[in-house]
Amino acid sequence: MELGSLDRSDDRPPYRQIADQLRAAIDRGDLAAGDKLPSEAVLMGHYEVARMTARQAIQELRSEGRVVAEQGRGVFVRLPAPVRRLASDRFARRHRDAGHGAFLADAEKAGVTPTVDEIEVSRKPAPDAIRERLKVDATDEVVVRSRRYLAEGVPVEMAVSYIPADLAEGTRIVEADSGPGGIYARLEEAGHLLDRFTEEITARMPTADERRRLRLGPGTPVLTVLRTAYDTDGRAVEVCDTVKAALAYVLEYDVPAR
Amino acid sequence: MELGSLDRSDDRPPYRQIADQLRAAIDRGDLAAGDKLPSEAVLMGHYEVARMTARQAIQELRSEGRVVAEQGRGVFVRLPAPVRRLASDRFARRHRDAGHGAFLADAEKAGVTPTVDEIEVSRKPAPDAIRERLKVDATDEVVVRSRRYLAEGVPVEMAVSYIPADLAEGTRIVEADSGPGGIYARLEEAGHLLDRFTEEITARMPTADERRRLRLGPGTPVLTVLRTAYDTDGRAVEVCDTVKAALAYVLEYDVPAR
DNA sequence: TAGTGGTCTAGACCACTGT
DNA sequence: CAGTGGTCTAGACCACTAC
Repeated sequence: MELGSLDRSDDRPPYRQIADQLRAAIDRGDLAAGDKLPSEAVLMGHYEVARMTARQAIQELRSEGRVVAEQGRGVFVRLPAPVRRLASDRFARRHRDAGHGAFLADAEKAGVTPTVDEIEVSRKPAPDAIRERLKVDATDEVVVRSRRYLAEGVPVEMAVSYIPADLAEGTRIVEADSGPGGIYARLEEAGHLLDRFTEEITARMPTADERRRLRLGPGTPVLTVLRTAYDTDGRAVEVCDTVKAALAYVLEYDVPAR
Repeated sequence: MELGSLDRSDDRPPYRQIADQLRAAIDRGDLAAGDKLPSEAVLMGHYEVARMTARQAIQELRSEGRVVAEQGRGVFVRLPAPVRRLASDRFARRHRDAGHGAFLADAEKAGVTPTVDEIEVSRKPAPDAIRERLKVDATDEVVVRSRRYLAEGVPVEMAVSYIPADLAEGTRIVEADSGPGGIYARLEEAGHLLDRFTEEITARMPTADERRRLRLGPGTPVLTVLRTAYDTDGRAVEVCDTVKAALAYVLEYDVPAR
């Protein structure tokens, strides 16, 4: 590939000029997804800069999430992640009836092998944000179900569900395997017919723990979805806090114009 | 604040240990939002490392978006951004009737001063992603309306609307000021009563241009919303591509359980 | 003026990858 | 083994901020 040259009279520092040139090469398609960038040694020689300057240019692109460094191999233009489109009706009852939770149903429809691991069930007081939404008191305990979802063995999402203890007791919700159709199926069996959900979407950079458990590289944000489920009496029966690898998802919603 | 010490037998490199200790101090609340981190000189002295090692630790936190560096002043724990909650009914007709576009109505309700600038209107062939959604041919032109939204003078969102040329012609949609109620009011006046929208949500790191125009620091992702508006005949009459500073928004959706 | 972060140099040793 | 990126040192000069 063609590299430009440094302009010492440019107000941008050298590392920025190099980063800009590499970024432009990617945008032009001169460097395609999966292509290897010029090595640090090549950049040092071509631009006549010290190694740290070449590294800093590459660091820019890494923290923008545009390239991925692999030790001993090189730096590569990031490959587009396989994207999962999540429709807003993914928790509709008709999907549940088939005996699958939303993630499993979705993944199988898309032809990828879904896995769930790191399942943990506990009982504890609810955090503030959950208390507000479930309308429970500070003294009330909730059942907390935590798990991680993988597609083709790649972790893509972590989820924590909070269910008021009085609703979960005596059902398989408190067991590691919540049974066919998942939590929502159990709640409906217990007489809490689901009426609607609200979802609150945000995006941010991941915490250290999220980076590790979702195997996220630098420069990759997460999407969070905080879903509250209401039964036909208008009672909030579950809050589910999910953290997804942002590059692996598109969320779709259908909104009436009234 | 209390700093720990390095463990040379730890498998994590020194810069990582320092970053982890600073991150933990923030999580503990030992360093609160707005607080100044120990300077590079202090970190060098305390941990007995070279300057680049101290800098690398801070660089970690910067690219995670947890701290912000200000030349000549120091490095500070990022302040929480003022968050705008966007309800899924924000484009409902009843909000439009008041004579305001969604952004203006929203901002005024929240008590912040809204501004719109960088308004550009042009006519060109539609990009592929837009063509698919508007169901127009490659040869058809669309009217492209581009603008930037600011809250209290701070840029928070950029938006580009695409309207089939035959719908926009002869209306104020092709003028810089599209008039009271915005594009949607003009479309409904022209007989295209809006029925529903679909919104497709993604998150990613910003491009160089987006970083500049939204004044985004390192470690701050963007939320994108691709909204398609359908009239009561089921025809797609507009696609709006928005890029928002992710930390400034929560998107809310209401979903029926069917 | 002193303190801060921003940029750069010229080396060094290490761990990992592929041949 | 050579080539690659990962980490680190010990300096240097600069631009900006606050006093």
